[in-house]
Amino acid sequence: MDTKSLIIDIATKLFQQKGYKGVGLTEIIKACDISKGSLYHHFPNGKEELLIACLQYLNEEITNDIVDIFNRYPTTQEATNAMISKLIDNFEMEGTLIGYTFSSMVSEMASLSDPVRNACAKLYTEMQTIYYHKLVADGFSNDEASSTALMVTASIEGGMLLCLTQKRAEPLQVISQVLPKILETRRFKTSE
Amino acid sequence: MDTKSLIIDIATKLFQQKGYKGVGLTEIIKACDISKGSLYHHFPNGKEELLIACLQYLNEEITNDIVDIFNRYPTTQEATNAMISKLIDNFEMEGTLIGYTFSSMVSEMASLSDPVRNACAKLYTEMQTIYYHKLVADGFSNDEASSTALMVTASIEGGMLLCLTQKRAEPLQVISQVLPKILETRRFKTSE
DNA sequence: GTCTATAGGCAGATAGAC
DNA sequence: GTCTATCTGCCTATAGAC
Repeated sequence: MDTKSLIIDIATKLFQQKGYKGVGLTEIIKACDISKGSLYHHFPNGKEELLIACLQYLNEEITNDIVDIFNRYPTTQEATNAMISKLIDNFEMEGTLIGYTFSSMVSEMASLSDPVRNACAKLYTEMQTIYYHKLVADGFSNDEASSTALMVTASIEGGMLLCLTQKRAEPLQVISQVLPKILETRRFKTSE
Repeated sequence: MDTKSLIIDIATKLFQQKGYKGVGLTEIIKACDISKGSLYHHFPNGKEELLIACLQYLNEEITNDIVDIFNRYPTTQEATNAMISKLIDNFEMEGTLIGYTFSSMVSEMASLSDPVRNACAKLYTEMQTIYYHKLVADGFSNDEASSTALMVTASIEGGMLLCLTQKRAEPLQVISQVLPKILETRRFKTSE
């Protein structure tokens, strides 16, 4: 792996765990085992440029991952269940929620930097778009699919915050159980 | 208002807007028009002690406010609607979501400080308890009330993050429209 | 492309006068 | 209880050798 990719990979995890301001460049270069000069060679505009690169990288990682899961399950309900299960497994193994969250970057930087805010907005939008298409395929109207996709995104993001405060995966498990109430297709199923 | 209350009041707003690491002590004392020595007289253990005091203050403010709203409306559905409306009004007037959110403190500090994490956890728990009791009064079973209260908390918290990234109040409006799907009393329960 | 060395500023925190 | 002055250390960022 080339140095630039290595920096992005490690910095992304650190930013997710500790937030943007919570991670210093010194910590990043130590974790990468490189020098400060090397970092600034790849990101001449400094830390914020690195953060945006991380958010773009995260965007691809997350959307690829979700698309992959959504292709493997017939309905949105089953797909979101599988997705949350994966999040929980990750949380219980790693101890941190480095999966699909970037809430620390949002809440810290949204009011301070428009480029960062826009990168975060784009990521949320792409996640919702995936949910949206699956919901339309499930038989939802466009309006209902759109609002439901937003609700899924918000509740999972909020659920991650609850998991972080409690150091337990239970909140996400509960959300996984409640989500079917809004994901149930509003038409009669042909089987059963 | 005494100096200590003034510091807590102003620091709380700043922490909510910019996050814990995003606000310096210098910024706080300038906004309060006091000196650093005065701040350290009231909070001898420094910034983290101040943050926890802010979270406790926020706890009282938020729970009082929510209890007040919940007493004025007959059902959970109407009460949450009114609560979200108030959040949105605040957001559109002030430009920032300093209402019931402290997500920046959670996501920044949860992995770094247990006292802070616990203060945040307590706040979330108290909010959910208010929802829980109202839902039980609505006729929900204890289990359903508990999981629904968690879902309401998570979706509103996540909705605020979406509002912050988009600089628009629409996400919270949509959530307000979708929430009835899980808040409808199941008194005309359909067999599954 | 990677390194070392360092600049310049601001962070949180402290000491002691009044 | 509030002030000014100051300390130490970390922060981002830069310069220039190899």
